[in-house]
Amino acid sequence: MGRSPCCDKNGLKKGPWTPEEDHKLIQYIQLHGPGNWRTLPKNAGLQRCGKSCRLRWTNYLRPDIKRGRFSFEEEETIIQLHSVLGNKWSAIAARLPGRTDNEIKNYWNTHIRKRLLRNGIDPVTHSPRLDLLDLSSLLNSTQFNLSSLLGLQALVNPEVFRLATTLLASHNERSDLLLQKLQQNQLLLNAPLQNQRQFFQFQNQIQEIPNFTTQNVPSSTSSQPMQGQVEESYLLNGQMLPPQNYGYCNSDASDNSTFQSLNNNRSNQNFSLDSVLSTPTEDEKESYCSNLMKFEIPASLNFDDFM
DNA sequence: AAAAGGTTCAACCGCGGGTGC
DNA sequence: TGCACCCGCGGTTGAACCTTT
Repeated sequence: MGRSPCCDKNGLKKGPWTPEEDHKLIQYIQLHGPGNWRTLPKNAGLQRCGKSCRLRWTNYLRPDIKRGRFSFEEEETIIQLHSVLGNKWSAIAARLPGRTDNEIKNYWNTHIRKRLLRNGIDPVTHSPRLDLLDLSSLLNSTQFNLSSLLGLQALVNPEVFRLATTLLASHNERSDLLLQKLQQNQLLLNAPLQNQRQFFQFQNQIQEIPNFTTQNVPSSTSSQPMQGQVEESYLLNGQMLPPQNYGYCNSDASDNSTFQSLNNNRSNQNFSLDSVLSTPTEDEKESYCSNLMKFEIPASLNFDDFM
C-alpha cells in the first residue's frame, strides 16, 4: 500500500505563505519548539501540512538564517565542497553556517553552474570541458596545419594548446615520441579530458623525452601557470585525492606553505606555482576560479547544446 | 509603453532511510 | 518481520520579477 502525500488532505493550503501564517508558525515554535511536524500545524492553527511548515521554518523563518548575497568565501567554499561531495546540498549547507541546502542548491543552479560552464568547466566533474573540441580529428587529419589550430586557440586549455602546437610544429623524431605519448595518455585523442591529473602525468612524461621540456614550447598566452591543488594531487601520487577534488582559488593563506614546499620539490622541473600562491586580484575574485580553470568560449559557440 | 523572453528562488513533490509498534 | 509513520533529501515547478526588443 503506497503512502499518500501529506498534503493530499482536503482543506490544506498550498503555495506562498502569508505574513500571518509566518507569524503563527514562529510564535508556536518559539513557545513549544518544532516537536512533531505532523501535529504542529493543527496545534499552531495553520491550514498547512507538517511538511510545508517544516520547509518554511528550515528554509526561511529560522532565526539563524543568513540572508543576502553569497560572499566570495562562501561561493569558494561551495565550489570546493561540491567538487568533493557532489549534489549533497545538506552536507554542503552543514559547512556554511546560516545557509540552507535549498538556498545553496538554488544558488548553484542559477549562478555558479552557469559561470563554470561559461569558463569551460564541467560543473559535474569540475574538470575542463575538452569535449567542446575534438582534437583527435585535428591530430589525425592530413589537412592539418597550424593555422587551423590557431583558430581554435581560444577554445582550449592554453597548456594543452601549447603542447598540441608544439607537436605539430616540430617535424622531427621528437614529434613521433610526443605523438606516442599523446596516444598513450589518450589526452588529446579521446576528449573529454577526464581530469587534470591526466594532464600533469602526460606533461611529466613529456619531460622525460630527451631534449624536450615544456619550457621549449612557445607560450601562446601569458604563461598561465598550472593550478596549485591539481599539481598537489599529482605530486602526492599514491595518495591521490579524489579525482574531482581540484582546487579553486584558495584564499586560505595556510595552504601557501604546502604549495611552497611542493614547489621547492619540483624546482628542477621548470614549474612555478608563484601565481597560485599570490593573493587573487579583484578580477580574479570576480571570476571566482583560478586562471587555469578559465577557458574562454567564443560567444558564437552555443555551449547550451553541450549541457 | 508593452509584449516576449529569461532568470530567480520559494515551495512542492516523490523517494528513501530510520524508527517504533 | 512487516507495516506505518516521520523526517530529510535532491529534483522540479511555477509565480514573481527582471531584461530585452
